[in-house]
Amino acid sequence: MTDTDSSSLPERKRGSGVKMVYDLLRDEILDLKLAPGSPIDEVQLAERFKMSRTPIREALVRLAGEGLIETLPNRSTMVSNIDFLNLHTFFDALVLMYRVTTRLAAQAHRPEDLAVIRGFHEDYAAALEARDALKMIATNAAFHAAIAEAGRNPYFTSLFRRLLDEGRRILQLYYQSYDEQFPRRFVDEHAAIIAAIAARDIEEADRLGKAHAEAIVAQVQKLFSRNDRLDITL
Amino acid sequence: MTDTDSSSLPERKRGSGVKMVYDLLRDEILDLKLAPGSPIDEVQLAERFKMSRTPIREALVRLAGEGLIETLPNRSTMVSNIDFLNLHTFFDALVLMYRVTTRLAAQAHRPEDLAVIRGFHEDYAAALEARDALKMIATNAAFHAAIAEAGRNPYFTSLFRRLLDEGRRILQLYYQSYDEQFPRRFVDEHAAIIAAIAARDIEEADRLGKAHAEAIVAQVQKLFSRNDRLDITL
DNA sequence: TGTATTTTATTTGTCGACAAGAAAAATACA
DNA sequence: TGTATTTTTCTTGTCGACAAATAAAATACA
Repeated sequence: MTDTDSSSLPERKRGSGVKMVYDLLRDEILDLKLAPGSPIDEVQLAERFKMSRTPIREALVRLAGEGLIETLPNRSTMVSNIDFLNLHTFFDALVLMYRVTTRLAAQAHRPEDLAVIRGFHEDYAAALEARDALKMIATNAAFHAAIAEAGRNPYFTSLFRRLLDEGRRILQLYYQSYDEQFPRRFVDEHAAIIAAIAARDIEEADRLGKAHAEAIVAQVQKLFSRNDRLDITL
Repeated sequence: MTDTDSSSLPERKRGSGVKMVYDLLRDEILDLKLAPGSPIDEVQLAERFKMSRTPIREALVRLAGEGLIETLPNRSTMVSNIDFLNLHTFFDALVLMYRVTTRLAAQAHRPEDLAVIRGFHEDYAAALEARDALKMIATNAAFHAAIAEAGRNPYFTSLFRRLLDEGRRILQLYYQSYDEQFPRRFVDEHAAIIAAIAARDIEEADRLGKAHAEAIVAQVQKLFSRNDRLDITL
């Protein structure tokens, strides 16, 4: 029985319950606090948040819409599994969105966007200094999401956000293996990307975004392919 | 009071209500039977489908998740407006997804995919012969969605589906202006795309997909830019 | 002991009702 | 007549309860 209620305040604003449950569950899923495949119980959540099942259910429907949980009709609902077999489709989409969003940001950004981007850049650097993997992963996603926002294409932004979310779960596995070995390199690459965007150098931004994405993908792929081999030989 | 219930059968399977409402509302929105901006009343829908508000609400939450309706907290919910001011972002995303999905289809398709694609291709040609604009638009979307499915990248497929949906509404406006002038050209282009995919000619598929997308975009943009001018001069 | 069938238990999907919030209407006041 | 305030109406958000569907447990039977 988890005791995570918000300081015994039974008063809650009318529409806020759904968002609260949604946000919290989403973070718990992306931080792997809720393991892929683990069941989600509506009544348990209802008790935990001290509300009826109706708003809980609405939050779950939303999460299902984004693919973060899966619902078997009339049966259980559980945290979505990571589809390791088709990781390449994920990487394909991720690299393309890295490129497109960085490119558009160089083209369409406004001065105030740069401030936001630089803010997350510093948060990321701070998280790296503090060796806080969880925070690194989250701020990295926020950094690239901010770049996408500056590109001002909501279709790309929403797909990219979804990919970055999924990436948070995968990166977590990655850092759990290479524990405490945080590459300083990504900070420098982020800085270079910011510079290209600020200079409105579209081609350079594209190139850097692509290189950055492929570097990350290559590292993660190296890990998983090694794991695959281990799995087979065992 | 609309009388669209399904032949006075009060018996309905347990989980089917939500999907029925979702599918029907979705089609009505995309076919512009429900105009952008028009209000959506939960109780009215509940009466119409003879069910409680709970499953109606779930369907609405899903539609809102896909951006087809918008919900103002504690107030009304309405069909999403078409954002004419930012149509270029839509076109950018559409063209890129046309390219990527056609390219991937040429690369990853299996024989059985081609049968499905050819099926929709014929449906489209038949709809053009019958001068059935609504059916043309729907089968065109289905045709390209089938190509995306053959590419087997769920991230691209889902974004492309969303774009094709939105495109159904825009194309409808397009054909309402150029009424009954259906270009035969698109059928031929579709045939060429199928041939390139079947031949696994990735670069050619990419090229054709791009050209096809840009042709459509150019035509639609011509219409809207003309309308813009009219709006200003009036 | 192993399999088929019934019973129980658990969880989801649906319902009707009620209360909160906001808009519209009605009233008061200058 | 025009503006501010109250009242009413209408829609949404939430609740507790019940029924259907499935899984698990228990029983029957060979």
